Formats: sequence, C-alpha cells, structure tokens
Amino acid sequence: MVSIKSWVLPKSRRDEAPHFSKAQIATVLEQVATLLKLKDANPFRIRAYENGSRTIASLETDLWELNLSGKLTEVKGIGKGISALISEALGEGTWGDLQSLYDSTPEGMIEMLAIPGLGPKRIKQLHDELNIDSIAELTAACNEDAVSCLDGFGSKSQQKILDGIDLLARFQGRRRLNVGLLYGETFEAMVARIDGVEHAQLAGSARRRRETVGDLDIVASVKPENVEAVTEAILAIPDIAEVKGAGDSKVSVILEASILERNLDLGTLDGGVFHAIGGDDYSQMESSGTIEAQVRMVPPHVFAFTLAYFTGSKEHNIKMRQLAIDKGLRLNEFGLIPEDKAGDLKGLDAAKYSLNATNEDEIYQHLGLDWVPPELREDMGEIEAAKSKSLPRLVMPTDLKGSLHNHTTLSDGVATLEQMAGAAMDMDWEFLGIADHSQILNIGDRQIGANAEDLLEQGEKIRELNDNWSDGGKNFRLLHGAECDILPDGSLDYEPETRQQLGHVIASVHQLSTWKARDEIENTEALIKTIEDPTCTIIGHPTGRILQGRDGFDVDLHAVIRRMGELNSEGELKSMEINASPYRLDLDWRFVRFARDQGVPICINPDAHDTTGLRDVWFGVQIARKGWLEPKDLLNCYSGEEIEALLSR
DNA sequence: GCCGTTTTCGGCCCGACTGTTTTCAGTCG
Repeated sequence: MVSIKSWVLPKSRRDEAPHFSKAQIATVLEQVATLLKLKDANPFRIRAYENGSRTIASLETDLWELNLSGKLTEVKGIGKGISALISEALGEGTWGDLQSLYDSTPEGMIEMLAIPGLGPKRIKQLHDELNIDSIAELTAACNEDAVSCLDGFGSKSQQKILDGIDLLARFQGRRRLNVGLLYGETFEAMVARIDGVEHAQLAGSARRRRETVGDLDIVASVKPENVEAVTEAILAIPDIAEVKGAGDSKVSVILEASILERNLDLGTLDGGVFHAIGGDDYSQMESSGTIEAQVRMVPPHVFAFTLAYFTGSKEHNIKMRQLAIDKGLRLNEFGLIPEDKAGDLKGLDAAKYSLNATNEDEIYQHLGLDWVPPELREDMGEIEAAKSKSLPRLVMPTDLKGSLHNHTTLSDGVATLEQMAGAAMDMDWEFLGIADHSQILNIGDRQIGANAEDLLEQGEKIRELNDNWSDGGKNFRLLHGAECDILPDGSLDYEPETRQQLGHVIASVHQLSTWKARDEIENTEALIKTIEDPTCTIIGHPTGRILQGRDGFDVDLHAVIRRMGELNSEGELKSMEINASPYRLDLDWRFVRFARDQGVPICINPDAHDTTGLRDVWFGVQIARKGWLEPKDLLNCYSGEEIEALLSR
C-alpha cells in the first residue's frame, strides 16, 4: 500500500533524543520498501522492510528504551540492518544513506504505482528506457505510441496503461468500511441470486472488518458445468463500469455507484448494515465513484478453502500455510493437500487428494486450531491463541446495553433528550449517556457548546425523566455527562465544580490544529495530564483522525494507555472510547487489545447527533471485535444499574 | 534484510490471469 504521506525523510523537531516517533520510523521503513521496489531490489529484502514497518508500528513497548537497552534485534523481524537504521534515526536524528535512495526516485514514479496493472518493474523500465518520471509524461508517451514498441510491452499494454490512468482519475482509492460493506453486501446478494450459484459470500478485508476496504472479493460456489453461464450473467449486470478480466475461475470488474440505488430500490437487501448506517438515508453515500470487485468461482467442495484463502489477511495466510507445511501439507485456495500425494500436481488436480472441509471450522481443525473469527485474522497472535484454545468470545451487538457519548439539542444534536432516550429504548438498551459539547466549542463565531448553567439544568431534567421511568417500572435511565474540550495544556473545559456534578466526563480534543502543530512528546504529556484529572472518565476519539480525511495528531497512545491502566489499578475509572462513527473508528483497533491488557475498560460510543446515529455502535462493535474484546471488557455491556453505580462512585 | 534442535548460507507462500511470448515475466491478491 502506498502511503499518502509526503515522500521526504522526516526532520527532527527536537534537540535531544529520541528524535522520532514509532509512527515516523514505521512510515520511513514502509517508504523504503516502496522505493526499493522501484529499484528492482531483492523481493525478500523489500518484504523485510515491510515487515519491519508493521512490527514497529504495532510495537507495544517504548522504542527508545528498547534501543537504549540494546534489545532492538530481539524483536522478531528486526535484525542488524534495520536496528542500526532505527538506532541512528532515534539517537542522532539522521537517516544514514537513505537520502540518496529518496533523491534518486522521482515522486512521479511513486504515483505511477497507483495505476492498476502497472507495477514497479515496468515503471522502472519506462524510467530507464524512455525517461518517463510522471503520469503526465507516461500519458504523452502512450499517446505518441512510444510505449508499445518496448520489450515486453505491446499495443494492448499501452492501451491498458491509458485505461488505468483514466481509471485512477475517477477511482477514489480505499472506501470507509460502511461504504465498502454496502457495495460488498449488495454485490454479494446479486451474485447469489444468479442461477447456478449455489452460495456466494463476501471475503477479503470487508469480511475482516478493516476500517477501510480496498476492493471486494466474492467467493461463489459454482459447479464446473455452470461456470460459463454464471460468468455471462455476472458480466450482464448493468452496473459494471468495466471488465478488467474474465477467466475460468475469476471475473474481475469495476462497479458503478448506481449498483447501490438499484439494489435499494428493489428492496432485496435489508441486512443489519443498512440499519446501522441509517437505513435508506443513503443520500450521504458518495453517489459518484467506483469500486473494484472480483468474483472467484470454485466447485462446491473447495468453497471453504477458497473463502478462507480470500478472507486473508495475507499475513494470516502465510502463517497458516507454514503450519500446514510443518505437517507435510500444502494449503492453498483449493485445499489442504498431503504433499506426498499431491506430487507435481497443481491447483484443482492436486486438490483431489485434499482433506475434506465443508466449512472453515474443519480447515482449522485439520491444523489443530480453533476456528478463528475473520476479524482476528491479522497475524496478531490469533493463530497461537487458536492453538492453545484461548481465543476470546468476541462481543456481539446484542451484548450492548447502552453507550455514554451522545448529543442533544443542547449543543449540536438535532434530537431532544426524550427522543434520544426513546431511540435507545427501541434498541432494548438500559442506559444512554448524554454528553453535550462544553462551553468553549465554537463553529465560526457561533457558540456550539453548552454554558455551565444550561448544562446543570439538563441534569435536573434528566433526573426528572429518570424518576418517571423508575416510577413506571421501566428499566431505563439517562446518564448525565458532558464532552469536555481538552485545552492545549491538557486541562479540561468548565470549572472543576461543574464537572464534579456530572456522572461522567468525556474528554476530547477539538482544537486539532494546535495539537497537530506539536510533536508526539508534548501531546502525550498533555493527554496524560488530562487523564490524571479526577473528573475525567473517558478519552473521546483519542487521535481526532477522520478516515480518508485527515490524520490525527501525533501521540504515544501506548504511554497514555499504560498510565490509564495504572490509574484503573488504583481504583479510578479511566476508560478509552472507540468512537463508532464510521468516519472515525478511533481508538484504532490496533491499540484496543493493548488497552484491554493494561486493564483499561473500553467504551463504544456512537457520538450520535440524532436518533439514527445511535446505530453506528454496530461499527464500534466490529472494531472492538478486531481488538479481541469480550463483553466484560466493555462499559457498554454493564447493566443500567451497574453502570449507574460505577459512575456515581 | 531476516532467520536458523538443518546457525553464517540458502532459503524466504503460492496460484491466476494477462500479454507477450513459443516457455515466461509482470502484476495482483
């Protein structure tokens, strides 16, 4: 994946070590991998940098301390070369001879990597033989018919590059999970309805519930004699913008946004996802744009293997395959095949000797593993846990009994207390936390946040409503809190006396520009000061990122979470929010499990500004599952009575 | 570049599809 970050080596903003953050180091390693691809370097060397980047990004311990203690090379995947690079960067603020690697690669070549069908080898060839260093130059060369005469290229390649460039201009890259799932489940249902398709299922990153989805993988169970007819039926779907390829087992297409409307108009699909994103209010859905989709057609008896294979992740598959090899088995999308029987046979021919599996569960069993839920298949320890029968019982949407961060008309919400409560009761919840914006928040010169007076008056109203429900025997309560702005120095909006009268305080950064202008160390110190304030209960959207929109501010979340863990062990309640808005999904799932391990309770919060916004918790649950959470790890799964007691402590 | 009850070299996951070939390389997932 090509990062959208700028392609220059970061400069240290500090006088003393450590000069860079984990995130900066990880980004450089990832970029080096990409640059090496364009140099046609050893592919395994490239992978070493990719793995190194991933490893550093998910490292739970302090990188600087690890470096000082000389234990960098003890981290799996970090050897002599990469550890020396990291040591120098952290200690001296310099990047060895990487600058020459960066200097010798025009940015245009990196941009060209995004052209579908064009990879690093041919980009290098175009650069070496035709001096092409940008997409504009490449377009011109194709139009002058200068590309087709190169070795290994032809007129078809040249046209494919032009098509790819055109596509790139329209293609929006990865899509947020809610949009990707909407496309994916719609297309899945369309394929499933085709005669001859026995079963169709969405795989890939959408099934793993990644926060963004690149393309769609549909696995379809089709008898060999029906493959031709099914292929024709797929290609006849009117919402296909382009057919990228069609072979005996795979159809690769680009879908238009019109597929969504068509499907919703037919009213054929009403999965939980549609409700979760606000039912038929899909007007916000990007109406232009496209998404790539592949349909893999396989005979029914190999369906489970293909589904598992294309669910991924790549890293999970590599581990699984290694496990198979250790048992003398060959694992691929067609089967789990004893090596001694398969011999030189390939693909479906070899699969005749495969062990049987009618579902994924049986594949995992053959390898001595418990079935791994797709959300966990990221090679983050799930295979080891599956081996030792210690996978978590993941939280489900129905486990939730409430949430704590929601807005009303007192700040920028559009629904009243009563309306929000009604919607929560419709979801069978026992509690709903109200947390309107604090007084300092403005948009332009208009004050959005609530004055202390109005806020406390809201508390009175909530008490009245709660008394009424209680008297009527209704097991439901509103919980009174506020979303207090975190000021640049880490202190909280409102006077302490005001905050003390609240059941809970969601502490959130909204002055993002200030925080983005500072480095990781300053931001981390400020955030730790925030959580040490006795009135702070929950950190809201901890980095402020907007998916596909803007990066969050730099902060060492591991350090913040560790401090929260200490405070929890001292008997205080310090919780981390998973902001469930599909635009945020912040806390990132990669930190969720670490928080759990540090004893920090998580709270899934829809940050709802209207009644349908409450349904966003569904996305928060997906992220909690990716973070290995069980109901006991979540404040949302406490009963109304328990949460009320906990917050009034 | 990383790794090693097979430690200092020789492996590193594997198959489909496409377009260019006439036995294969590049790209993708």
